[in-house]
Amino acid sequence: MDSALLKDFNKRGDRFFLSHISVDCVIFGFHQNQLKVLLLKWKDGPWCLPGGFVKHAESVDDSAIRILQERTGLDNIYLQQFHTFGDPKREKGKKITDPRNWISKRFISIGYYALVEFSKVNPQPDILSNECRWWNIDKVPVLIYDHRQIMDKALESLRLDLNDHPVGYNLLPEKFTMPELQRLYETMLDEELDRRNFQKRMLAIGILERLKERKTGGAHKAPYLYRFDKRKYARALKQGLKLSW
Amino acid sequence: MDSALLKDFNKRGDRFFLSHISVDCVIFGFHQNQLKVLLLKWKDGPWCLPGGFVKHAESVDDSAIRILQERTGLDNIYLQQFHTFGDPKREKGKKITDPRNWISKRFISIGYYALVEFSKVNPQPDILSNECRWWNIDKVPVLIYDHRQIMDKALESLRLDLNDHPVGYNLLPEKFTMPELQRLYETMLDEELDRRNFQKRMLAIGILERLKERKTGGAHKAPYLYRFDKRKYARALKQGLKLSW
DNA sequence: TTTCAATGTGTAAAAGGCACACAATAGTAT
DNA sequence: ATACTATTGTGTGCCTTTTACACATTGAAA
Repeated sequence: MDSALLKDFNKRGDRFFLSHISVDCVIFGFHQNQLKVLLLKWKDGPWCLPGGFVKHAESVDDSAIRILQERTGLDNIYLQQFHTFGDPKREKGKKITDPRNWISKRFISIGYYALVEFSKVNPQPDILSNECRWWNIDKVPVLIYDHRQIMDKALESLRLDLNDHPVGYNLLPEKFTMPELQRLYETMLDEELDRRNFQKRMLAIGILERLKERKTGGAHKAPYLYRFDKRKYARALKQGLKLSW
Repeated sequence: MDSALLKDFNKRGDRFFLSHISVDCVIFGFHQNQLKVLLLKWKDGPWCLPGGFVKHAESVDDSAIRILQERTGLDNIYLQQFHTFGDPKREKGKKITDPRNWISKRFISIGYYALVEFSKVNPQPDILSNECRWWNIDKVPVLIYDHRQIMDKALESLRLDLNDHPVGYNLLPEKFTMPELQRLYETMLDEELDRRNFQKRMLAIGILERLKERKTGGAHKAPYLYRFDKRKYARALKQGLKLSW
């Protein structure tokens, strides 16, 4: 990227974006029985969450949608605002060349988490980064500023949301097996669940449809494939769920 | 208040406060078996939520604490950030004298709700208001901008928080009766509860202490007084509660 | 003193959560 | 081919929690 352009952005970003406000996204995916987050690596070093700023006439929600689109190529994503981080010391270690610059000012960050289907994502670095990739949730590297706390809070919020939202719908491919769904919940909750009780509970919600196909290729008995019944799913969400994990 | 000072504040508030960012507080109280919110009336008209701005070196949480202190006279309040409102059209109808003024710019509002003990509050209007008083939750007047949505969202969040937090502690006086506690929950949940099952459930949590006194003056059988056992309360919170209303 | 309306306490049925057992089966090793 | 192994599919009973409901008690008012 053009260095002069970047300098101008740092100095006069307020021509396009609101001052003091940023948006950070914690993007969750699920692959090979592992919960993942999408991270960026800045050209000069540390890893961080995908983030961005709010355009003058844009809603904050739309900013998050735009940021997500730019990093993953995906539209129509499950997105939840979960917390706003407003500590004046949150950007500890921030490199400031000129305090008058737009980018050098204090930023308050509005946190969103997203649930995406792993295989559909095409990770794209932004102009400040040279790398964008998935990390296992239990092996994330050291993150810049307070991004680690933001991620932890996102995970905590996700766990709470599990009580009212059958979240798997957004993280799994169209067809999936019951053991896969179970691993997902086990990873999100960080807790082992009983196979048989889990199945009963999920089916009792009444939003899963069992297909006649089975998943082949595994070393053992072939499990059935399931998919979410969109209509029943929408109806269930409307009525509100009580799952309480 | 001095009119010149106000004009300066409107124009150059950025000398003290961050641009584009405000904090709004939904302050809940409970009195005479009714859930209440504290509202302000602007000198030129509409009712609104108590709010304010974030000082340059101040955390957003501290801003909320300060605003609360100024309106209620109370320190050490139960306070929860619940959502950030970032629609560019949220301040619909905003009166703008000069678009270059600090106050005329778009504001994103960070919402907090507070639970306070009604009788301890001494409502104080701010410089823009001439009235500050409690309103019944089911009789709030028309509010400015999106403040009605902010209030509704606060109530929704409060209801969700009821699942992990024995919230009555913050809204009731030191000593209270079981029927009072029940009315509080019924109002917050907007749902009737069985008197006997409610009592069993509350006592089962193990954070209430029954006193030997009874509340007199009522027209019928005198109910026992209870109070929260601070130690057990703190311990219970630490371990996490699962109440699921 | 009687009446009324609200409080204090208990009990049984229903539902939901939890622990666990056994049969079926796709691939693997022999 | 055959036996083996790890995993899936399904069911059963116990225990805890939730829910529904009944009856005795009591302070004030009539």
